[in-house]
Amino acid sequence: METTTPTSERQLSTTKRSAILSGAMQEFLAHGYAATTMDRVAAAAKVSKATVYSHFQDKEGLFMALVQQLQEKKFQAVYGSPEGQRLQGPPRQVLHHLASTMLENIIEDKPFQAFMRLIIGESGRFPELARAFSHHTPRCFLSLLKEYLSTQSGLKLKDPEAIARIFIGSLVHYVIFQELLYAKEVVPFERERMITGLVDLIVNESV
Amino acid sequence: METTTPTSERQLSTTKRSAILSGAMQEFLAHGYAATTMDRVAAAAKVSKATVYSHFQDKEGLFMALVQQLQEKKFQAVYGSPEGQRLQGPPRQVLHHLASTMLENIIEDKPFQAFMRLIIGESGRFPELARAFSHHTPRCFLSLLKEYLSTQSGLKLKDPEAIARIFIGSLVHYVIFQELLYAKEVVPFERERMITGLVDLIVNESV
DNA sequence: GTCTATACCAGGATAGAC
DNA sequence: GTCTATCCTGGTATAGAC
Repeated sequence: METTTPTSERQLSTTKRSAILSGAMQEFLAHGYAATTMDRVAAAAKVSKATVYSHFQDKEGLFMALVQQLQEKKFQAVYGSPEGQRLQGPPRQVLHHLASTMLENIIEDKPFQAFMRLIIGESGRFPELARAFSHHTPRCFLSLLKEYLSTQSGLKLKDPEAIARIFIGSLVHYVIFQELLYAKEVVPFERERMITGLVDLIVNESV
Repeated sequence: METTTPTSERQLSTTKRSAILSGAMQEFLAHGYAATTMDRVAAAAKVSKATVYSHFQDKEGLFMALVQQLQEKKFQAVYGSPEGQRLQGPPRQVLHHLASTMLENIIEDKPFQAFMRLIIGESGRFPELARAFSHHTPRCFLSLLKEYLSTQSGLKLKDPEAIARIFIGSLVHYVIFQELLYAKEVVPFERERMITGLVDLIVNESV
């Protein structure tokens, strides 16, 4: 029975589906969940509203599908990157480079910032999405760094995982405040100074 | 001309106004900006909708007034607290106590967490509110800590302000992830371990 | 599966009596 | 200043033709 379905139909269908998801991304990232209308999603996807509802159960289902897709994309983007393998080298360089890359990556990526706004803003109403986010997204960075720090016995770190969390946390907080909350316009703090301070604190050679 | 206004009228007016703000707080913190309806605000304040509109120009105006009020309240709550004065004593105790107090304060205060969700979530659509938040809220903690660290020459800190930002940032990030994004349910990390790791990192006596 | 057209409801904001 | 009643717009979701 399924053999009667021509390939063209299936392709058309998945094409529309991804068009809808693309339009949904645009709208949800720009206006948030509640302020996004299915009309505008349909318009952005150049599809009729009914088509949207034939692919997704309702607004909530579309939203969840979109967020899941964004998470997967970001996840594999990070995993596939040159950073995704393993860290090696002297601590000062490795940490400095990691911090620079992380900040650069996130600060340059405005859609991802909008995504962070969305996830945090809707975390009260969509706890499952928040849980999925906090489960996947920072995980790889964290374990990568934790593993590296554990091998650097020269640093004499009592609790490498705690240090890894402080490292990532400081940087993510820096992005949230300086970028998402516009602190860079009102209480500026140079990026390089933050990175250097952080690296110096961990690689404490007392030089 | 204003002398003809009896005190009772004025009092009634300000009473209603604060009732409206209280209802608005309940609704906006629970549902976010877009999903909050003026009907429910009026109902929560036990006032008619028209009364709400007689005190505030529109939904946006009410929202801004509410956020301003919340900021002022939190600001003076922190300033009036016993911590608000000055830090003194040995670094290990002072830092540990400060971190404990900060975390306890925020983690216990669910409305404030909802407020953080709201500010971050709406920062794209209400940049002025985000700017005001990042200008006021973490300011006192930051300068307090920065000043303290500057006096502790025994710690040999190259850049006390950077360290202060790392300190606050790690803790705020801890709250955002563990609490707001429910990481505590999926990737738990004990509060005390975080604090100890942070203090040990800064007070590096190599013991 | 996809479109057009529409049912149905709710939200923001206001008019007018008191 | 405050209420009741209402206007109008725009939202989600679906019915029915193709």
